[in-house]
Amino acid sequence: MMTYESITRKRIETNRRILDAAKDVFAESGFAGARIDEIALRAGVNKATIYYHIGNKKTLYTETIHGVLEKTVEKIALAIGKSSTPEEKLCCYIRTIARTIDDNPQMAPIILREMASGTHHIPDIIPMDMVQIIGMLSEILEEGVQKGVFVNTMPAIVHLMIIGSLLFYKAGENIRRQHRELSLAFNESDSENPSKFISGVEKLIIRAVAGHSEFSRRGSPSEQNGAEE
Amino acid sequence: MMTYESITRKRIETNRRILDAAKDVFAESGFAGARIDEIALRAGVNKATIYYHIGNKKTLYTETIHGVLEKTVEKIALAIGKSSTPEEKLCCYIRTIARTIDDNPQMAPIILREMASGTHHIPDIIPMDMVQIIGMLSEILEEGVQKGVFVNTMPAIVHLMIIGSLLFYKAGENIRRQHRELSLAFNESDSENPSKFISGVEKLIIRAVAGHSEFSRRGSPSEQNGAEE
Amino acid sequence: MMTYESITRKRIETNRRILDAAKDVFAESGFAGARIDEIALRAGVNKATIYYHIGNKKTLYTETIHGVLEKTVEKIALAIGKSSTPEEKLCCYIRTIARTIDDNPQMAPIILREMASGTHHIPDIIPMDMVQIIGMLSEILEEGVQKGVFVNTMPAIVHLMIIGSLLFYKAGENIRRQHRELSLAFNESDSENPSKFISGVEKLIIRAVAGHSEFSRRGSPSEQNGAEE
Amino acid sequence: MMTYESITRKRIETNRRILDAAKDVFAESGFAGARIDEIALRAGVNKATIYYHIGNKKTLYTETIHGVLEKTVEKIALAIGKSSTPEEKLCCYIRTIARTIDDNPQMAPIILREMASGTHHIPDIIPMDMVQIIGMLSEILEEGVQKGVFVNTMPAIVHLMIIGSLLFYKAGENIRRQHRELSLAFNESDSENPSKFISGVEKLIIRAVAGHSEFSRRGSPSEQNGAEE
DNA sequence: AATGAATGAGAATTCATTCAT
DNA sequence: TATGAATGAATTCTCATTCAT
Repeated sequence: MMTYESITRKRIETNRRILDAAKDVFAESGFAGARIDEIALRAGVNKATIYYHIGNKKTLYTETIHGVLEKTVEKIALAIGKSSTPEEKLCCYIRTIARTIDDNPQMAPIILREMASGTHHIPDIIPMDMVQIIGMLSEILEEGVQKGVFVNTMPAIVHLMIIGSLLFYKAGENIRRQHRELSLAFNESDSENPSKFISGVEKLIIRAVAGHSEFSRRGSPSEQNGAEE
Repeated sequence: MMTYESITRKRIETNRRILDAAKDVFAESGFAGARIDEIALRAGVNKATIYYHIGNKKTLYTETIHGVLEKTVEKIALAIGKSSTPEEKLCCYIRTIARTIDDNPQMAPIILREMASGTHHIPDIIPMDMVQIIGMLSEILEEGVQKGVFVNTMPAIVHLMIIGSLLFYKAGENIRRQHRELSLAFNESDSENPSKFISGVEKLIIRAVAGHSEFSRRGSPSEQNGAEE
Repeated sequence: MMTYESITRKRIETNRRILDAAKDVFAESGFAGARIDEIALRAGVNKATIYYHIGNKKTLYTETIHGVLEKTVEKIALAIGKSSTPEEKLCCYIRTIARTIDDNPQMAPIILREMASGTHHIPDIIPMDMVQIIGMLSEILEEGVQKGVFVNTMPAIVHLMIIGSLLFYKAGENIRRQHRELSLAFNESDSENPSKFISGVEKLIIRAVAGHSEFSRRGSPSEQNGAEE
Repeated sequence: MMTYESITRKRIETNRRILDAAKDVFAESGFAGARIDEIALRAGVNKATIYYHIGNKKTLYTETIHGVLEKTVEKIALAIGKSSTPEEKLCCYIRTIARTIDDNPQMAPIILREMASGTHHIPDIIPMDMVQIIGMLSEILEEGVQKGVFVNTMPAIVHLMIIGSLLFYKAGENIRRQHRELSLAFNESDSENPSKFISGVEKLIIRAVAGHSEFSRRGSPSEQNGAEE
């Protein structure tokens, strides 16, 4: 006879396996391309069990994505809290996002597709998660500007540069694995090392936002309506 | 009697309408989510006509994407050719990509999803197109390094930063339109102006790669194994 | 609770109904002409149920045909086993095939079409079934020759004569039903009686292969209502 | 400028090519399995040309089959006319049918399928052709009975034996080519030689219908390379 | 006389979801 | 709680046939 607790534990365990499998399949194939059959197969449960536990495909998708983003938000907040200077915080921000993306290979494709679809007709939770992540960067940059260590940039640009380069880098792994030519174009020998890539991003971003370069006073060589000052 | 020519013209015209409609639908819904019915409807042709002209969904997808990328490659090459200094070329590169992305609202979601899927099992043409685009940037950066105006960066990072921020910005338009909160997080008043955003990217990228800033000698505050020098 | 067993029984029952319906429809229309919709309708199941149980049209076809031939092989083997002399075995062989063809009105058209198509690209099971049937006749004829009661004939010819006449006779029923003229050409009054036809075939085949001219005057060892005199 | 005659000639030529291609394709795939596209391709004409010349698929099928059978009727009648005794006529009948079947590899599959389908919903011409062929045999057998050289058999049986064995033998060529096992079951070394097979059929049929047992020892009146002894 | 383009009416197959146990 | 069976509603793709030239 099962105790109440063991039943509950089993239920949680089944739920986890379903969401894990869903994460993989949605990452590989997107919402429309994912098959409930495939998710059930990988979760090792019957297809009907998914409906019993979750409800329907859309709900499954939402819960899956939210589960991924939620954890990321927590991790970044934690990491930033440990740093003191804006530069350190910025690096922490980049590195934590990078680590999370690297540890969760499903994140990159999922977010890329979410962006592509304009978060189609999915509940607000997912965009809300994204808002939080951007918000944390804005605070860091603002603090940097106030302390005089960062130039006054549009947080959106910086954020998109960071997220864009990291996500694309990660998503590109699969492509590079399949297409030798792309690897060569990327000069794989250098950039194939993830941590080297990440610190490269950190450095470039810091260079871009740091307050003391002479160049920033000269401005872009062509157009003068920049975002600066 | 100009039968032959008029037949050819008819075929080309129908083909164009199919590919145009396909571009829109694939951009909105991705490969798996797109419906041939919908494409036929928007193209104003019978569903079977698509099969008569193209063959099947996969081929239609490939031809559509290739059509989009091919033009981009041409435009960038043309724009770069008109510039002389590496800085100018880099700005041209960024601006041309930005313009193309802006003029072809289907590009951003399509490329984002292509990246996400790891170019699943699609013919090599599409990755080949991407290789060309990256290749052009690498040349610009190399020239800049040789002329002493750029620091020695990994082209991959720079490329991903540029492409990433531009694509995400564009793709984000749809999201921002739907989700007020995200707009605020992005401080829409500034960044909603595309040309302001683009020049912001240019400036940051130039700051990041430019050779003469003192900051670049100090490096990132945390790790020292950068990509530089 | 007999859940497991009742589920199994349900599956078997559904399977049987599908295969039965398929047998009819394939017999009437052949592989290309048969419609899955029609089979589902006659089986009283949803079209998708066929795919759930069987897989696809080709597999359904193969399983259907194999099911028909397999039973025939068993029946013939059983019938021959009960006889002792080669003449008896030969008559048993003919009569069992005839009965099977008569009881399974789907067999004649199915085999005819299989022959016509050269067993197109269907798994080896079907030709293998046919091989077994021919093999049994060869053994009978060989035994007859060794015992001196049969002349040395090519089994292939004898087999084709038997199978050919029986299948054509059966298949012809449909035609004769539709076309009065053919009935007259066949002198229906005599040959419309199947058992008369079958014993006629037996007698002629025995006459053709019998080694002693006396035998041919005695007639078939089992039934006496031959076609002769 | 084309003369009236050359236009007519061209039309006839096109018609012939269409019917020839149709014969092949219908033989290979049956009515339902045949594709107008494929016929047009093999005929070297545009698909629409077939509709312009013939009308529709059913008409094309009917004309094709009728063309095949019509010629056969003529040939058999001619051959029989040259013989005098019933035995000779019977052998001629068999041999002419065999030759026609052998020379027109499309006949066997086409007739087999026609039999299988019960001549579905096709105009009466085709069954009429068949009636004529059977009629000729009946006359031969009747004459033989009256002259005391044949026993009184059912013409239907004899006819089905002849047609059945010959058609199956021919149709079997394709199968035997594909399936080694069937070849062995047929003891190919003997029966692979068509003329040997045909004379074997003649001999067995004669043995089966011949009135005097002596005749059966003399063998077929024409060829001596039988299958016996 | 002939043909490339186009299409309507299917046909096979898929898939999220529900049902019965 | 969990599942094998079943299904309705698409969805991709096919094919005989027609149209315009």
